[in-house]
Amino acid sequence: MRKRGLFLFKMGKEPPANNRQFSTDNETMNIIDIIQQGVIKAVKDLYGAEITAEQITMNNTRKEFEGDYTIVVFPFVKMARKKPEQVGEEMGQYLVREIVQLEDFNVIKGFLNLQVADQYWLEFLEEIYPKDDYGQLPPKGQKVMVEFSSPNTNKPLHLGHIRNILLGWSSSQILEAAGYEVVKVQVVNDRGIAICKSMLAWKLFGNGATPESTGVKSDHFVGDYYVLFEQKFKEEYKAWQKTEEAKAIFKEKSKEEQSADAFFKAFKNTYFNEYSSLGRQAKAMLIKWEEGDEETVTLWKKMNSWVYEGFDETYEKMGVSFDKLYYESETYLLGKEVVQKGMDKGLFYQKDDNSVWIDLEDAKLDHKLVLRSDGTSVYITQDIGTAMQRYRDYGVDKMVYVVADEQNYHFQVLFEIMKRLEEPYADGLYHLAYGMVDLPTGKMKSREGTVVDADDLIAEVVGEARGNSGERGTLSDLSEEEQQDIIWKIGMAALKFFIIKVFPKKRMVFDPKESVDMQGQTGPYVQNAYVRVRSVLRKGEGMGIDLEASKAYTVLETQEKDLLAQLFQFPFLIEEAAENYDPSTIANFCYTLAKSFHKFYHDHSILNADTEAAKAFRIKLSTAIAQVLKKGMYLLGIDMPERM
RNA sequence: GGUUCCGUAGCUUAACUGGAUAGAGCACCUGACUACGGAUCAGGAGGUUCCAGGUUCGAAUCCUGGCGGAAUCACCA
Repeated sequence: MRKRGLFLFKMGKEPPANNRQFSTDNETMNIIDIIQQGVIKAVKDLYGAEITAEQITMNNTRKEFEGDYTIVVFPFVKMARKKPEQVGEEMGQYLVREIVQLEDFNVIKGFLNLQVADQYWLEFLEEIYPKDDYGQLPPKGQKVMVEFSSPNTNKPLHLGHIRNILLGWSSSQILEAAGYEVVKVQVVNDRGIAICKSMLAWKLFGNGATPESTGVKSDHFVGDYYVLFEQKFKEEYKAWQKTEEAKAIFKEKSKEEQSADAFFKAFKNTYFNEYSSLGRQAKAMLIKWEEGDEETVTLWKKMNSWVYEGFDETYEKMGVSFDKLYYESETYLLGKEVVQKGMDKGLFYQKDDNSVWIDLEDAKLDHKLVLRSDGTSVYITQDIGTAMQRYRDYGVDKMVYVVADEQNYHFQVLFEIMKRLEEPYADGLYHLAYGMVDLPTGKMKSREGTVVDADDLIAEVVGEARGNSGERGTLSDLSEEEQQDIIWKIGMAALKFFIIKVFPKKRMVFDPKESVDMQGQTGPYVQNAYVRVRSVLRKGEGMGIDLEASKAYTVLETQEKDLLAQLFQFPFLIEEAAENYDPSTIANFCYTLAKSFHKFYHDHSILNADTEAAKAFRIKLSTAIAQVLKKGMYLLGIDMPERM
């Protein structure tokens, strides 16, 4: 974070000839650094105190005041032993005298508002407007792995997965823009009792049906059998409750005053494991699978391949992809060798029944089992093994796990163990936890049929976009195919933006009605700003405007300055979003920029500006805005249409 | 009960990490192009930032204690 020195102090009153006061290489001398360095020097020269950049509070000046950047002077009043207003006045004079890029200042209470010279902004625009990759940061030479989606293969993707996928994807994009090399992976939970339920139900009740024969999307097809299993199991359980055996058990095991309903609700798992015919069969299937029984494995492969086919389709619709898939069926035995390593180091200890544990009490994390008494690994052991496997595969510096916040404890434990094992990437582990998605009607529950299916939701928003577009009729001269493409982009923008704009950690309420909104703080609103620019530029091309004329434009409108200051912020925001793993920052930035542009567009004419210079300048400004909007939305996984 | 996260307008949310009069969108009311695209713009109304203390020039933000919600504390994954 420390900045190099070398900032431009005034030699004479005129700026240096051919002044390139900043460049885009690593040694960028940006206005924020310049001012900060200036403040440090001012405090030293004026008050003889040494301060660091961290002690300076510098904000964008609020709209209601004159200026671009504001220094809060309160921290310096003690050093100066003067009144805040006086300190502000002195520092303002000093800074404007010493820094060529500042042209004026004012002081209000303890706030020093600095005005950056228009010349600086004009040069900044000259620099960025031809570059369509503005915002891309130089390579950091570090590799980061992002794990997201991680579905089970017994049912289709739902709204919860959508939030996960969007967060994972946009974080990946942002990390890449921040200069990391990114590896996108998902863990596929393709084994276990759940998938056996689907398999069993298909075997018992499927009569050889296939997705092809029924025309059902293949992951939904498999999911339907999972639901069917639960249904049949429920029926079986209900019938059993009337048997003598059940009555005897109720008599023997129920607590005083406990109703039969309450008892049997609590007894469900035991029933599944010990009494149920379906339960027994499902468990037998799991054991057969683990033994590698050919028939079972073949069926497993077939059903999984159906699910993958369906997932791929959904992923493609969402515009996401992965570099590598880790299958749980291949990793669930991993991690056992680690246990030996941990025992040797004295990290793990063994109980009399042969189970292996780690004591994390000094990290307030209690004791944790890492190996069952039968010697098999548990969830956390797999994750330890998988992390090591990934390091062997890619040699990454950081790993990000995009997983719902219900697993916070799990990852705390995992990371603590990795640290104690002294894995080289242990400090680069991060759990990107996000809150569950609720519906206005309450929590989503698959068993109660209140989940929002991913494919249904996508179809709904795109349908909404289609209706909207039809009413406007702005696309009627395009081919059917082009129209569909644009409508798709609009619908997906609405959905994606609606979810990403919310801070990840916050539990969110998802109102399907609001998610299809296309007005106000939405994806389509941002797209519209972009489309407006494109439309203006198309029109402008035929007008023979000489872009060189912008050199004669020397006095900026307030709104123009404000827009440039926002563009200036973009790379810093990317860095910040990458550091915090927070894509919502970028979404809010895009919205604010689009809003400012809409207002500018409304208040000032671009192609009919008073002078040729203004026209040229505003075309360049608009071009730069469009590029940043496009790049910003690209980081969120949102495509921009050229028209809408 | 322990730990972690969250609490801001009726609803969905922001606030540059402690700064100025807490900023938007939706919904509600009113207005704006014979002009570069009205998926836009402007105005109105809507707030004890869950409560109480504390820290200081200054608190939605930090600390303490409550209240409310969520998650987790399995030889499940």
